[in-house]
Amino acid sequence: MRSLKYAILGLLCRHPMTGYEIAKEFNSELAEFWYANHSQIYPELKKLNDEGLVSYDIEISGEILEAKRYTITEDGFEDFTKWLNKDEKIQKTPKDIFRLRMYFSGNMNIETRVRLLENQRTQHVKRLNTLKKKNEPYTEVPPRDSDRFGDFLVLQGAIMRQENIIAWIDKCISYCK
Amino acid sequence: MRSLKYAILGLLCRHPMTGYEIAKEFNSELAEFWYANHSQIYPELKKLNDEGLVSYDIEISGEILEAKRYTITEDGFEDFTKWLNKDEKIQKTPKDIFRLRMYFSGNMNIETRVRLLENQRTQHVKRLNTLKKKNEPYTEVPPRDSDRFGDFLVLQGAIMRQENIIAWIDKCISYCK
DNA sequence: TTAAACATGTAAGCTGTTACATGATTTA
DNA sequence: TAAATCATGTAACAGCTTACATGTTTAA
Repeated sequence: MRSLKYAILGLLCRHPMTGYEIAKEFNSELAEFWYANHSQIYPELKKLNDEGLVSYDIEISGEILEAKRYTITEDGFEDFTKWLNKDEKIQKTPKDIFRLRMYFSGNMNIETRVRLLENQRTQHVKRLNTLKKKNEPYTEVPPRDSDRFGDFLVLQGAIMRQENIIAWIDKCISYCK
Repeated sequence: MRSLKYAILGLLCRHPMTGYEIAKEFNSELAEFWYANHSQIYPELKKLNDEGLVSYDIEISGEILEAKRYTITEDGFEDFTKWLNKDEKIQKTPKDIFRLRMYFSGNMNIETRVRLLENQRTQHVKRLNTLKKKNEPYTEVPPRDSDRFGDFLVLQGAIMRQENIIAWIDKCISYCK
């Protein structure tokens, strides 16, 4: 499926970037629905360059330090657009280790169940608060054709998802008590 | 992390099973939060047997056809219980290709966005209906120490999650229009 | 008699994680 | 001057998917 390929091409549509910058983006901004380490990104960029979907210029900071700033090519943009506009089957529900534990909760005593649930709850509330903080700058819906519109949509989705998980945990706690 | 290991051990806590039965379980009942193909399960069972966490008896149906019915050992049960009762960090938010697309929706025209969203919506509603059908037999909360209690908890979670995704899609559609 | 279900395995390839490996530049 | 950040790469391994491979039993 080459999803990483399209994640990178999509970012490069916004503006040229270095591998390092892409990695940063994948581990902060996009992290609520996508991520990748630099060890995956650098080889993928090399591959995309070989395929003619991106090109790069070398930038030098200071005396020696080189950075490759990648730009999406016309071929790359065409490939990306084709992918972006295609209908797709919904993906399998993602694996969830905590739900797996809860599935087996018949093997736990009640106090342990509640302890595990409340531990998860605390962590999820923390994540929700981080997301809400990210949402504060959006005082209104961004223009539909700006990059910020996409950012906004997925941020709303991340907040809703997080609230939903907490609601489920609360329900589980009430069932256990 | 060996999650598959614990998923299998957990199932075997309920009662002895063959690899084939485990695979079936992983692709129907548990599929809302876990899954695995037989090509992963058979090698894992072999490994668990080598580690002494499970054992098996050979069953013969008809004249020739052999099936290995696996049982969890004492060591296996101990290992599983230790894992089950351990607190854990919440996992990274799962990757979501559709959210990735929506993140890049600035590159789509409005009609395409709505088309993709409504396509996803239809599929998610279908999945939700399947889940609701599975939920019909539960006329009341199962006893907290039965296996059905775990089944019930994760099924409620799956339904809530599914409803939440649909709510997010609806929100996106309304923002796009 | 044929299709579906039962039953077990291996191999190739892709995706992703963690660790290894190196070094420059900037900021406190 | 030391720590954080910038910057790029490779290697080993774990996890998962798809395809290959084979054969039996049961139910329509």
